[in-house]
Amino acid sequence: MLTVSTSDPDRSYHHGDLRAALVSAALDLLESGGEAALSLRATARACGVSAMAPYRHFPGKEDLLEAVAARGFEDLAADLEAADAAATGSAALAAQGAAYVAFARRRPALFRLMFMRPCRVAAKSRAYGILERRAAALAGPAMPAEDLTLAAWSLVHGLAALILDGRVPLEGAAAEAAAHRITLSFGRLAGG
Amino acid sequence: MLTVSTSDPDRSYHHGDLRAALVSAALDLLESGGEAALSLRATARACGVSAMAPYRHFPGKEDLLEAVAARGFEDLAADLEAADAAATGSAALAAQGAAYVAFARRRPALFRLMFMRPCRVAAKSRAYGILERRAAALAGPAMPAEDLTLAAWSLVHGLAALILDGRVPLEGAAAEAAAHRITLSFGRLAGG
DNA sequence: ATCCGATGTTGACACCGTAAGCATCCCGCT
DNA sequence: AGCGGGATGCTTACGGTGTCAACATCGGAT
Repeated sequence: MLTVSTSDPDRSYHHGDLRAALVSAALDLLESGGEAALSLRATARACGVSAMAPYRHFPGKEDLLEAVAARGFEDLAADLEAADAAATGSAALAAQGAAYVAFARRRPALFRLMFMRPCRVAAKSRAYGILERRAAALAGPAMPAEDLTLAAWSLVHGLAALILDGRVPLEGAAAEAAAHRITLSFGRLAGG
Repeated sequence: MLTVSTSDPDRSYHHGDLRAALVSAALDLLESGGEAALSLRATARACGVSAMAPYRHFPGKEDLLEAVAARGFEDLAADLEAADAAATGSAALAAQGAAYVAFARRRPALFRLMFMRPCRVAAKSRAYGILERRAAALAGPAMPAEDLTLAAWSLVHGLAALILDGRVPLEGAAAEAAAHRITLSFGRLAGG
């Protein structure tokens, strides 16, 4: 029987599922206090364990961050899937673009953690597949499918990054609206 | 007479132009050892001054980084200007796109410092103006000039960011080539 | 010649990531 | 049932970092 299922898990020596707890706590710290607030020690503190405990579950800080980013990719993929399912054709691409930007704006620190950091493996995320499928479906004579996918992703990713960095004077709903408009135009132009 | 112009500036108590020296040293550290190597203390060390000396010229670390980023923006603007001048029409836009990606690939840590960090002022850089002028000149009926500018910037910026993060399987010259191809297609589609 | 502001120094503090070694607990074996 | 070992967590320690406070030194204006 695992310690986690006893009456008072906090009392027990073993945590039960520290690994998952660490990821959640790190995510909370990140989203509440920004990247600066996300320290390994603070994460351990939030879980009520010692500073060294996380090392039993992650080789180092970077690996914990990667786990947090992985969760972020799942959430992003879910958002994109929902947006894509609500429309068809170029409208679906536009919906994905708006959802992408909305995600970045809603969870800026997480978005930064996910993308703005050297990543060791070039693993294509599920989110990529969703966008790829839609973009490839739109491919026309103007642009080969592969380029179209890359261009569409670059477009929404760049837009999200620029908005997030405040390099573009788009606030609030105007950001998502611009993302929708531009992605839609692009889809029509490149696809048909 | 400034200390810097004496025969042996290193000997003098005052540095001469510590501010500029700090920015240069920080840039060197950044480009040689990545963001992790760029510490305020290491920068001071590289200039042969104490750890606290930089505080006479910058309120804090963040402000030094901003000065480094500002220099990066100047270099980027120069690259874009040169690329733009070497062609006309959509070819010039494509050249800018390739130059943008090439800059990011040639100086990844600097590019990251410039863009992948919350910036306090939404000041439009000179680089933005260069791209804006070219994009606006291409504007046609398919897309208003403002959207076209934003889309073009987003496209190249997103492409650069994705390539830099290894999220796209483009290595070496293929990266610049893809940037050129995609930007060119986009310019033709959206402009004319 | 003198004084003062600009510049640089030393020392200290809290925090961080992480390496080594020890303590405790749970599970499977006999 | 008892026990031994592996998984998990703890304590201590070290070097590094950003930054505050107080002090030292220089060079130009008076």
